[in-house]
Amino acid sequence: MDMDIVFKALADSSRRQLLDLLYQENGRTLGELCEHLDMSRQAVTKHLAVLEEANLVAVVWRGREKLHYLNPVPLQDIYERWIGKFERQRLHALHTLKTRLEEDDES
Amino acid sequence: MDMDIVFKALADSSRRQLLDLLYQENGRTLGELCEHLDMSRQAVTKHLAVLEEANLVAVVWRGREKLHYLNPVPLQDIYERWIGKFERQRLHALHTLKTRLEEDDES
DNA sequence: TTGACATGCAACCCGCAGGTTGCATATTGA
DNA sequence: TCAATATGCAACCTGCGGGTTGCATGTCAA
Repeated sequence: MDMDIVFKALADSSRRQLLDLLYQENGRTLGELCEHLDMSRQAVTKHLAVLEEANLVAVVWRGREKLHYLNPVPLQDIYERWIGKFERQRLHALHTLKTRLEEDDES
Repeated sequence: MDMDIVFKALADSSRRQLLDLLYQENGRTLGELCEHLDMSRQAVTKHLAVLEEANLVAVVWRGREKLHYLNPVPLQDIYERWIGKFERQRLHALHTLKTRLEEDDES
């Protein structure tokens, strides 16, 4: 799985805002999403294309309308394969620190 | 807290590789880190500056050597304030789905 | 003291991301 | 059938990210 496109997709605050909008209300249309961003419709389209590429957003056509749905699975992947690793390291460090302190306490 | 610089810092694969290197062995010097990347020392310096800016890496000088230490706290922040939110949504969706299926099962 | 070593600083180059504008296409509803 | 609506496509502009090179600075060791 290519984490890079997901990280790149998340790097832009407008795209994170789009994900947030879909989090608040899923299945929004392009026009609806545009109302919340201060840029042209085409710019929003490009951002959504990046999110689709990263598999963070899925699209369903209803007539002439394009409905956008949030897919949080890649976020889960990033956590499991990336953030979680460092997190476990941190917890281990905290545990080590705690143990050290207790040892110091005893001496 | 400014999540944006952290996301931006994570968006580059070379920088993620640097974090990985520090994860494997903390407190590495600039020269040591350079040995693992296929680019000039100055390029690595710039990447490390971005990571410092995002507070993902802390630096300690020892004589003429610059030691780099990993700080996973911003990663934890990103998870808690960002990924976790969507994750809870997903779990909730799964739970709803499960309940629906069980209801269908009963009918 | 001096040369080698580790790093910093600054200028520069270039591709591409993020934005725009203009026009085309397809669906809807009166 | 036709005008309004929702979106796509393509060309273009511009700033900046990621890289380079050249030289300066500070520290160590003989």
